[in-house]
Amino acid sequence: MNDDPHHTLSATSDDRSPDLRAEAFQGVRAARSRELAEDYVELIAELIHAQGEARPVDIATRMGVTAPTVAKTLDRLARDGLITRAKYRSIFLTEEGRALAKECRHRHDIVLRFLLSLGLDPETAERDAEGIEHHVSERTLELFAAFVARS
Amino acid sequence: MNDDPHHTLSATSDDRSPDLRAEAFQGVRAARSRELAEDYVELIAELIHAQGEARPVDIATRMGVTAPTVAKTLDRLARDGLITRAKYRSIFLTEEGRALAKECRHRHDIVLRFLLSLGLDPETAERDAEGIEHHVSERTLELFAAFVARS
DNA sequence: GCGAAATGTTAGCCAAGGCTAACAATCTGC
DNA sequence: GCAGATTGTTAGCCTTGGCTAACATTTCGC
Ligand SMILES: [Mn+2]
Ligand SMILES: [Mn+2]
Ligand SMILES: [Mn+2]
Ligand SMILES: [Mn+2]
Repeated sequence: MNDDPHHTLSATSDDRSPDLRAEAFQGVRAARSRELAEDYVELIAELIHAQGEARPVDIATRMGVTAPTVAKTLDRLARDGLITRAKYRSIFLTEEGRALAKECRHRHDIVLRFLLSLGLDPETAERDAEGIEHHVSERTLELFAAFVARS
Repeated sequence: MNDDPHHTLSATSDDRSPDLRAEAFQGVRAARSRELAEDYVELIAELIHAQGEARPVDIATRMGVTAPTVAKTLDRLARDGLITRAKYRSIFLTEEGRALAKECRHRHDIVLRFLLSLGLDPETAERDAEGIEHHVSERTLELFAAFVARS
């Protein structure tokens, strides 16, 4: 099964042009640069929904980083127009931040449900989804959603 | 379809403990810190196989970064025992680097074939695989492989 | 075998994203 | 309503991974 009788079975070759490959890596780097903001706004939205407010201390606990790290990251998110922030007050999402959070939660959900549909245990599914979600194209997401719906 | 008649349909809740969630994010950060080394050794192995040697200029072209960026990254890989390197000479993998490259190529292949099996077009599959491969657990990889074999 | 082209290195800059130490503000319990 | 606990901020340090500019070495063409 999935034996390839002709040109050696491995999918290893990769005959794409150097430029095409470079574009792929550039895309991955771009996605990586968005990861942190995506996870933060998603978490902030969830905290606001569940606790009524998003406090830095709760973000720090759930992200597994220290409070100063959260503070600096929040400053960058504010600079980038995703949140608003006042000294010693809890965090609010901007319109843009809310839109991003919604999109991210949607992506996270689909990836998670897809992994669960495949038969993965819930804890591993959550862990893998947390990383994979940022690297799934729109087309792939649609295929994942279709698979979940079908199963 | 995928309507959940009881507790509101979203998979959004996420009732995991803060600590468990923190561990997931810490795992993702750890994976992210390995990404670059993985892509480099995989590419170096492939260049050695295809061209007979791995030259910085070819790495730079395919990674889509400048030559000094490659040089600095190669220095870190050498420091970490994955490659050996002499001034103005091409790059060699250490035993450890070769082992990592093999593992990464294997993972890359399975993720790629899985996405293709799902029905994704080859170019998008390559792009997504390049990012996803670093965030797939052993269990998930097995499920992907099983799906490829079954289809 | 020499000059030009290609390749590689070094220095130095920058932003992101981690951390600890020290301090400031707020909140809570009594 | 105050003391102590909790929470938040600031300053400063570090590594990673990008970049450009300048220079060094190697390779190629003839
Ligand atoms: Mn995530
Ligand atoms: Mn997420
Ligand atoms: Mn990759
Ligand atoms: Mn790869």
